[in-house]
Amino acid sequence: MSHMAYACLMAVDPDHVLRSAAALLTRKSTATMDEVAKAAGISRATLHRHFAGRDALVRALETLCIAECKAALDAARLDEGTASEAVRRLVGAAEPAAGLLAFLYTENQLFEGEEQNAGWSLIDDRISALFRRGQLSGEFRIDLTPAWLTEALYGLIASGAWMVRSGKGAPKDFQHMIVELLLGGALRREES
Amino acid sequence: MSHMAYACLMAVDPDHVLRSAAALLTRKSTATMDEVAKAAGISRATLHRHFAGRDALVRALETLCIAECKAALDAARLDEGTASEAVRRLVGAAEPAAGLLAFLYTENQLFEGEEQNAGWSLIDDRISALFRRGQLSGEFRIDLTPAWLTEALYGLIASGAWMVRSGKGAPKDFQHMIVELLLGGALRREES
DNA sequence: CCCGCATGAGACATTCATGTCTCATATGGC
DNA sequence: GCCATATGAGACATGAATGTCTCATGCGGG
Repeated sequence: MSHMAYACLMAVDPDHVLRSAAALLTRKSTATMDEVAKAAGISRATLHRHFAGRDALVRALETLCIAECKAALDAARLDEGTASEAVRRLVGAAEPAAGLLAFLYTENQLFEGEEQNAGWSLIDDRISALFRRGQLSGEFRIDLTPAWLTEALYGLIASGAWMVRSGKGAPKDFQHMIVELLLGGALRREES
Repeated sequence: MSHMAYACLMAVDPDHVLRSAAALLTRKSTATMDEVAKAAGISRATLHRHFAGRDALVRALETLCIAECKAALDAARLDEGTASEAVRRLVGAAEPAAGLLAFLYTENQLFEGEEQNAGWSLIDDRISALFRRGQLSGEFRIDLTPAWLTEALYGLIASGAWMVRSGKGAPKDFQHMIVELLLGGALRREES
């Protein structure tokens, strides 16, 4: 039942399982392995055959999210055009990963351990470099550090995902909400 | 040890327990009741006498946080001066509660239930009203809804608390980081 | 001085998620 | 058509955190 994606194959598609898990955990972050399995349309035993445990599952989701973020970074072509345009493209490209990002953002278990996935540093660095580029070009103010702008971007993406998920905001406004606030701020600008 | 508030009394100070729990859970959100008790310098049995369970403890922390937020709202005198100044005062006044706020922000268990503490709506309303006042006075742009600005403020406070806690930002920059980004944005302004 | 009461320590049962196992089944390739 | 293999279903053990209990202790008030 469930899906026809593997109608002619017995093997479970691990990617499909990950997507289902992401969609479920985004809504209910405390879901058990049983619920994750049901959401993916497989048995708990099979789920456990593919992912050794909940920890491994979350790690796999982390890897998936890192890959999606990297893809978003690539798709956004951060080096082209003004830094503002690049930020706008980045937020737009990151929207599909926003829910998963918000989930992992609150999964502080990932950061309490001794080692965290090195992939995040690479992503942080690329985003920080973008903000630094904007500062060097005189486009961005320099009293806000690139590290803070990066962290704030994460926070705003998580808040935006939360707004959309709770129905208090429309998905079509996601990019505009975040980019306008992050770049322009709440103050009304004189120069229209 | 710890406090002298009840040096001559046997009774445990529930407020002191809550403060300790907040300080611990802010650092390690997965701490057990045992760890919370040890952090407060009491036994698990006594902790359980005051707070029926972990759920009750989190609810009490929620109530405490709501009270602190209300106090911050009052102290910020949102109706006085420009909306910008009020926002600045609000963020400054909210800093002591930022850590606890960030913890509760990630405690999605609070929002998955059927009912959430009504206190939050009151706080949301007051903050939204502040942003709306700024919009009506022409101070804030109107293409960003008060609801989004409110949500973004929560997100930025959480991100700021995380920056400070991880050592990537100085506590003295907390207010400036958040207010400048929330109001002014990352773009450099022409009019200095 | 003695009683009351809150606490600390610890034992104990319970619950829940997890991890592991076996076995029957159905599919797909050969 | 047969066999290898992956799956589903379920039983089972495990571990951790929780909730509840009893009992001894120690301080403070009367």
